[in-house]
Amino acid sequence: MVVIKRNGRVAKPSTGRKKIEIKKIDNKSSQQVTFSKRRAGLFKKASELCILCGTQIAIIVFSPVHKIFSFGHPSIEAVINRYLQGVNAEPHQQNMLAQEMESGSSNTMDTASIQALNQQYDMTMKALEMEKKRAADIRGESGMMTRLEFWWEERIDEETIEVEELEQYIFAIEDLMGRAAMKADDLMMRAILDCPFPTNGVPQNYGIGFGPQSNQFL
Amino acid sequence: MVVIKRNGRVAKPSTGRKKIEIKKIDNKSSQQVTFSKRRAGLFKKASELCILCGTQIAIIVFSPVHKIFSFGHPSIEAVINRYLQGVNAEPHQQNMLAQEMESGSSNTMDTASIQALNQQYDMTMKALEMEKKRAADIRGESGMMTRLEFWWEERIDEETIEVEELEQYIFAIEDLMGRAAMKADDLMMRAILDCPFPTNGVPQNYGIGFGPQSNQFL
DNA sequence: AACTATGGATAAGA
DNA sequence: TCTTATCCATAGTT
Repeated sequence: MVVIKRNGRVAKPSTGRKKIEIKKIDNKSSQQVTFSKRRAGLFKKASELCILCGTQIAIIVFSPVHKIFSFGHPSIEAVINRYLQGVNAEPHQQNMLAQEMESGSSNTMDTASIQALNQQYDMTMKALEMEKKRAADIRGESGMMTRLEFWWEERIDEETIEVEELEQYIFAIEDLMGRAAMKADDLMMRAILDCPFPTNGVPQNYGIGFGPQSNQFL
Repeated sequence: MVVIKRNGRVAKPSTGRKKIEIKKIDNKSSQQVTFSKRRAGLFKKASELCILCGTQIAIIVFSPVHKIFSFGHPSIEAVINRYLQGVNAEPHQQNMLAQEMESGSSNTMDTASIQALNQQYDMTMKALEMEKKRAADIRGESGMMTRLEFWWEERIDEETIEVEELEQYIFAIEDLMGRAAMKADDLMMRAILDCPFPTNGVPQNYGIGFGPQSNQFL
């Protein structure tokens, strides 16, 4: 059957959308495509609902690769806070939150974040020692791990976090702190500085104040 | 003009949906109707996204009459907790954790360790995100909106080895922390439930396959 | 609320 | 990616 479209072109037999079953998409790349499309659609719907009905909405999405996306009107923090504390939160708690948010946007943040990372590193080291002691008490030793493509590719298949895994975790943290995590602070600062989207006065419907996780420090 | 529909019925001339402008609805009752329809639609979209792509999503909505609706998979608290840990990796919180650990109680120590691991995990995810963004920025150079319809749309850039390694690392940590994260989520949930504002009741919560709504929030 | 026609979201294919 | 054809969400009406 040949279908003539409004504009006179001949339509191709059968390309286009088809119905899909709602179940997990196994193919990674098409899953990624679907995720991107539907996340955009979801946020658009949310922004429309905000505008149409004057509602406050917060959406947090962790992508299949654990990237964080968020939507918030008037802001994620405001909505979450209201959710956690209730509609009529006590003033002092609101002030606390405000202070925390302010410190997040200050120019001392890079230092603070590095300190935070260092503290986390220290805490993880302590956790490792703890775990070592406990594991020694419980079982004394454990078997070798299977070699995989990357040295940290290990499966946890027991209730207990094994010492070897925690040790590797420590190495991973060291490595990460050396190569990437520290750098993240600079990147964050840069992202803040040349952020192309203002938080106020966005001309379009869509600039209500949502976006990837990084702009929450604005 | 008489139109015969697929099912053989004769369509009525022209009733049905029309396009609406996205702006605040003044009429209260139609606003309420629109809110109900669109909120249901939003949650449905979210649940589909959860299933299709295996994502974690939390949605909080305050209705025009201040009812609260929420959607969460696997649970609202779990997702919010992960989000907040990413956001609030600030010295204040770090010090609290450090103090907890120094107190020496093994029970507290366990909790602190788990939370420290969780925080490191989220920090790492953030670093990964920043690294991805940086790679995309270097490559995309000229402008964020060049070929993206919306500024928040994801830029996918898989070309950097560093990013891929970080992704693998993330997966490894996720596996490592599978159970610990759950425990931390539960702890956080209990903390949330301790929220000292009984007049506000319990927020309405929707999981996947969310059910009918009844609210005490008004 | 239930229905129906439309507009917009989106799965596939290019 | 971009396009296209479908399917679904939903505005308006009963």
